[in-house]
Amino acid sequence: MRNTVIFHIDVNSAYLSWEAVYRLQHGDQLDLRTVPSIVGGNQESRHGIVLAKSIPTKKYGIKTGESLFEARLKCKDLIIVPPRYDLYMQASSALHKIFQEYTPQIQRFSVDESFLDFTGTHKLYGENYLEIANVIKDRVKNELGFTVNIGISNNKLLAKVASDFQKPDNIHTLFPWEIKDKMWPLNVGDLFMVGKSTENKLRKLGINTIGDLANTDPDVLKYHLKSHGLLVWNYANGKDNSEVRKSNHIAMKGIGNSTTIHFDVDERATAHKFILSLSEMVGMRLRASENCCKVVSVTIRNNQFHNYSRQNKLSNPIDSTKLIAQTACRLFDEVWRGEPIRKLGVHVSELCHNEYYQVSLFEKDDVNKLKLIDKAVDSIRLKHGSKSIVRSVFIHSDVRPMNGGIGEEDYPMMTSIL
DNA sequence: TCTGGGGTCCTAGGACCC
DNA sequence: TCTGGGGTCCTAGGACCC
Repeated sequence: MRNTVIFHIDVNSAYLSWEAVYRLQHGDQLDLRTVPSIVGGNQESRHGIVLAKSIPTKKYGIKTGESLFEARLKCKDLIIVPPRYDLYMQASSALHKIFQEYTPQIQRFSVDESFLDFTGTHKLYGENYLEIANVIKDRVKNELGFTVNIGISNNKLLAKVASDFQKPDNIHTLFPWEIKDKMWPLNVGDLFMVGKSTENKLRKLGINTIGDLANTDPDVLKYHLKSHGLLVWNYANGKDNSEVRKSNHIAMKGIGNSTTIHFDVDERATAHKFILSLSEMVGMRLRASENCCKVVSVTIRNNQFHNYSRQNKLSNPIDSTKLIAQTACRLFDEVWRGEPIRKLGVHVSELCHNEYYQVSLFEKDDVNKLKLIDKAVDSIRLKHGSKSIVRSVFIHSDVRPMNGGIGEEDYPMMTSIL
């Protein structure tokens, strides 16, 4: 039997730490990590939420994702700094480079979290995994200036739970024989995949700790929570057999782009412009992944914060920006209830490799011509930036020609590294 | 100007077919 | 003349993660 060993490595307060390190390196005296501080979005453009927080911020009850308005009420001396996504990409890449020196089996779970599989490396490193973890942790701290937590176990779930134990700059193990002491006393909401809704349901059943969950009859959980009940029951018992998958082997399931608009849109024509600008990025990423899509969907958030959507399966897979935008606009017209719009999104799914692309004889547009145009535009934008070539409809418009994501400027796309 | 953006997976209901 | 019912596909919405 294989002796599986998994590390889960998590950057402590990632965005905030990276911001703090950058500022220290550029002459700032204050280390943001030592004071109540957060990375926060832009309130003027209605992106004002907490993206990351320092550890001293926690005792004020400020939570990631809440509005800056609320965060300020909780702590009046709070330091708020804007995000710098290009910096975070660089930090993430530098971290990944260090990991690669220790094992090729790495799954980048997000910009600041990775699973490392050390199974079968005992001939290289011996069995002393704590020592390897210490070397990695200290190298990151000394060479890159920020700290990580490392969780060690023999599956991904337990490693991930372990890395969430006391922070920062710590290594924890959570092997099966430690579950009862280290994991079962925790609140059930601390378990991976137990969010707010699941936690509420579990508490109504009298399940308050992970241990309570582990010792509940799985049939009861299945009755109340369907398949998700069995999933979290397995997790509570430390059971997980998912593999560390090298990320570039994971097939992308869908590509989406959405944006909260800095004003409420109440005209169809304006909405269509935003949908086109969102489709530009979706189309470009779809083509870059060498895929076509079979499903296009549009999502609307109105000014009452109600979300609704409409999707369509297409008879022919597409990858052209124009066709994606056309479809999305048609769906928008079918579903929009006429109220002021806060946010719009375009999403494509059911991807298939574009070599299987079949041109319908009945399509109105000359698909091959569209393909050539998209290809030319993509290569110009790749070379000279996203603003180098712009659809004329945007010229005398306050709608940006490419919209959504983090693309305030020409930042690399978040997901392109994953 | 209180409430972002990128994903994955699951479920329920209706249409449709045999 | 009370009444089928399994299977698949499509769509809308929600829960969860970072």
